[in-house]
Amino acid sequence: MTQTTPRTSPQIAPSVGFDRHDHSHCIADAVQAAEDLCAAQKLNFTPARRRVLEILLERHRAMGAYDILEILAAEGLGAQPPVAYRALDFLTSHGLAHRIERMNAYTACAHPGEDHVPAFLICRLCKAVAEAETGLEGGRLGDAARATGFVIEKVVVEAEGLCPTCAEAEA
Amino acid sequence: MTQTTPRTSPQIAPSVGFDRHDHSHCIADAVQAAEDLCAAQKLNFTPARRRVLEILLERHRAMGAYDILEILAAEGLGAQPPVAYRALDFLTSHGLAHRIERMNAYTACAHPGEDHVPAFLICRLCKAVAEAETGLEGGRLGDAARATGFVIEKVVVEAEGLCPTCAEAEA
DNA sequence: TTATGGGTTGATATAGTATAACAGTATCTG
DNA sequence: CAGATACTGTTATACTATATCAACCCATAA
Repeated sequence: MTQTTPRTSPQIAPSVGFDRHDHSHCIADAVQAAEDLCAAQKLNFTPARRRVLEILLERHRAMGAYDILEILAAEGLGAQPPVAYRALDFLTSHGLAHRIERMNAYTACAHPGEDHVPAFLICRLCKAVAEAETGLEGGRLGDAARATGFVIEKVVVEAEGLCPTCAEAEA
Repeated sequence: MTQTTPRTSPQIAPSVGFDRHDHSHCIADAVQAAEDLCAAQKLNFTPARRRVLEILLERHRAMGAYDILEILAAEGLGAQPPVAYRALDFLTSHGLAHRIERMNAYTACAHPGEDHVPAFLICRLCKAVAEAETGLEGGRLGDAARATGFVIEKVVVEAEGLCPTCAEAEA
């Protein structure tokens, strides 16, 4: 069985930030930043981990673990699910990538090393994803938690809607 | 094969609101509210849909689709995944239940018919879930979206942490 | 040097979550 | 009655994720 199913993208997603920019060296920058971060924290930035981060940066969109795995397999870096999941676990647990819960997908972090509360804007048509900031949800969520005695450790914020391009096309 | 796997709950989850209350008639109230809402909108509140809502209300916790299915099957209401997923689709799309993305789980809505932006407080130990309010994320997320031209249609907010009970036990 | 241990990788198997597709049934309505 | 619509029953399959165990690498200490 040759697996020809189209696993992703009804339409092709544009860039993550909804803006065009010179993408060529922002990959290199991000990889360098990851490298520095790993060196500083004595983390093992192995080829598989590095390559997965590169893939996320290159595609610059949210990708499923199996999309990534397909690429890794084509490059001879491993063909079994754990290969992808292990690398993604590493990247997400060290703040180099994020998991988008709504999509079961992963994306490179736009602000590695900054210890932030990311919020994602997800286009329901083209699946493009932008990473924004929420400022720690200090507001009503924090109040609600405090009122009940709940201790917040991590917050996920994901908004679904239409990116500028698709919103225009829709109109 | 008799399927004895324990699919859920390392520990048993207490109530959703992290507070004790007379739960006996809040189920009846909620079902009645759902009934009214469906009548008003000419929706078909079928036995399966009603029963799934009741199950969510009775257990008063986030449940996986297969947990629900197990109960439906035991009651002779259907044993195939679509049975549960169809009912859950109906309930979630009409605001009677919510999906908790982080957990691949579902929970009855605490404020049906109010068109709100729910925020969930999820205990990572006992898996209890409380539904709070965010007030539409008017803040930084809205700003970010407006700045980029993104049109928000739906927002998911999920916080993971420790509920009062588990936080205390932890200390 | 060898032993030990921690962390990583390779590989197989399986678990858990969700949907496609199609046939059947009920109900409404023209 | 015919046709449309919506729901249910059922089979099959797709997609997402993890458990497990063996092998390997390499740093460090006996």
